[in-house]
Amino acid sequence: MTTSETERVNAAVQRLRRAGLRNTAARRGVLDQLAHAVGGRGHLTVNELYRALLARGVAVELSTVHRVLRQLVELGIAHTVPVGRTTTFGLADDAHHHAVCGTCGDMRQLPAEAVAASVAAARAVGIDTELSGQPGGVVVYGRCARCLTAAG
Amino acid sequence: MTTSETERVNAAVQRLRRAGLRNTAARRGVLDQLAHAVGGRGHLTVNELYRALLARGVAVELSTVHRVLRQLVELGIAHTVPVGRTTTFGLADDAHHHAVCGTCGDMRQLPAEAVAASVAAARAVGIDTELSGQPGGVVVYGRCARCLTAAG
DNA sequence: ATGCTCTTGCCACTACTTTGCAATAGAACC
DNA sequence: GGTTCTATTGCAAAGTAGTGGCAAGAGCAT
Repeated sequence: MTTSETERVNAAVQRLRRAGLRNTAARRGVLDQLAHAVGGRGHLTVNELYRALLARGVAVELSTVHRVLRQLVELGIAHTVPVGRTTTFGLADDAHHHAVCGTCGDMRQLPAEAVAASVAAARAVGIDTELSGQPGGVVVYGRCARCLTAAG
Repeated sequence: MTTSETERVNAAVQRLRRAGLRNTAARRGVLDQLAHAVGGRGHLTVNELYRALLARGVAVELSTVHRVLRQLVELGIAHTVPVGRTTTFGLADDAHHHAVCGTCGDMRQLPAEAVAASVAAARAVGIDTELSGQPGGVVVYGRCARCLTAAG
């Protein structure tokens, strides 16, 4: 785990504490994994998170992972992107949006500038992404090059 | 059902026939409901569709509704927008994208021009929305005015 | 009307998520 | 360090969404 990952986890823990929530092994574990995942695919499913924690020796229940993630999302520390039948979770500490391959679930980040026009158009029809710190964001669903070729 | 709704349903049935699929009561029923829904919220969940069909006297199984919708999506006749834990379905016959309230599920349409920059940005990172006729599109998740006020 | 085969109903099953309750473990305070 | 208060977790059970197999039934070309 790099210094920057540690810092991001610590910052998230501070926010938890400020919200009156305790610094538990389950929460730190989930945050560690999320911070670590940002290098790669960026987002993880609940199950991936769960298995990664077990593999690292963090004894935790699947239902607890669900509960922890729900809280992180409510606090705006994590955000979600629905992919297929499940939901993926990522740290929300820098403002970014997502492009997802609907076939394999692969995900890329999009900078805020790139989606500004979509956000503005949504606001114009009464859907606001930015107020309220509540979960929100732009998701572009498409197909990655590999899946395009595979499908012909 | 207005004339235009009938036309849209007929057009969809033609596409089904061309794909070698039969014109069955279940499929027509689902298409009718989808065409009808466009006036209002625009998209329906599988359950809403199912109940609406039963209410209209179309005897159909829930699993059949799932199967029909999957086919419609594969053929590009319908498209999906994930909302919360489920998926909503709408007719895809005019190119539009979506802005969704993550709290109440209310949905608005966004014209293709409004999201063009997001689509381009996604393509730049290797996610293509337009090729392949496969399901895809831009979804802006946010909060509608009513839910923003309700949440404070 | 006949026959071929696509579709559906029925039902069991998987995957994902939520919830209630008792036991446990943070953290504030002494 | 020990005590106390209550948030948090484990456990187990149930709820919700979606899938798959197979035999009976329904389109449609002829």
